[in-house]
Amino acid sequence: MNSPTMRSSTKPTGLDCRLAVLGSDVRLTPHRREVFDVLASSTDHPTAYDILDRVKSRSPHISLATVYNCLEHLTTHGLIKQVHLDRGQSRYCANLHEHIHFHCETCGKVIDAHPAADFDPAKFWNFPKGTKVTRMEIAIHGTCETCTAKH
Amino acid sequence: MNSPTMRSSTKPTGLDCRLAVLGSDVRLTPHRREVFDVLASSTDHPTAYDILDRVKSRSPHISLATVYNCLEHLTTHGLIKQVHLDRGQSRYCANLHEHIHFHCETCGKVIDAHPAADFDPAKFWNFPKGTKVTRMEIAIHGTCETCTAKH
DNA sequence: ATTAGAATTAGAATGATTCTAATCATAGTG
DNA sequence: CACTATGATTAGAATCATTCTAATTCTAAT
Repeated sequence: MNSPTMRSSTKPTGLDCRLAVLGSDVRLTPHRREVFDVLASSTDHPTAYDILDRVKSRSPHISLATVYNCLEHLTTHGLIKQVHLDRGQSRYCANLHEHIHFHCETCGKVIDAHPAADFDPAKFWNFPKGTKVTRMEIAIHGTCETCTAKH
Repeated sequence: MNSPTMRSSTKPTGLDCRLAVLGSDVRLTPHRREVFDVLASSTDHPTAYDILDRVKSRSPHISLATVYNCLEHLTTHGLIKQVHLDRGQSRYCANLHEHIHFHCETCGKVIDAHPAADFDPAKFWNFPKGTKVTRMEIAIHGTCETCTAKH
């Protein structure tokens, strides 16, 4: 679990709690924190609607627009990752380690898979000299071990 | 270029031209063939709208719905591939070789990259025993060599 | 010729996401 | 402590790609 550490340089009075992550400075309002907390305690890659449902148990008045705003904010500041599977609804995850997603086409579940230590994309796909890689999005589709076992 | 070979077992009278691809039997109507031809002669991963524009020069009355139908048909029969980049519009390509996509975030271009001969996904991401992989969708985002050179 | 089964069509419907405009809250300033 | 600028939040409208619907047309096999 990636729990960014609390910053003390700016006094955190009222809503102005901040997290220092990857060098950037993120202002965490109560809603943003709730959205982040929901995600940090989820391993199922929820959609914006899923997150809305879960956050509602603490903040019944939160709106879908706010959830989208929070997710956008958290994503652009590197606190969470947006996950895409084909053209389905965006999903989100708080696992910031380099990883890919396995999608079971039978039960629909999405699980993280972490690369071997020596994994280097440029080594396996010959990009022209000078190509700069900033981001990889890798989705593997198939049947998970549980569904395979069920035959 | 992958040009599936014409089949002669069923006499191809009128519209009933067929292509034998990967063991399945695909009926190619004129629209389907035009969509396929447009795609086979494109290397820029056009969207459904791009394809509509290009096919219109030959069939001015073709509709977007038909383009979508044709693309769907060709995709499910394995003649073309649907490409997803984040949640953007679906793109299509006729390159059936195992490959991934590089997306330049500066100029927007999408290029194919082919894996090294010894590439094996299961080797780099530790999936649980029994996991079956049927499909991989890999997108690498960054800056292409042209845009990098332009500084 | 007739018929059954597809293909094609225009336009409506859907569904995820983004935008808009208004309201509210906070932090910093005098 | 008021005041103000900035940003957060909201409901609902708008957008956009895609899918669906229902009607029409085409084709291939009787």
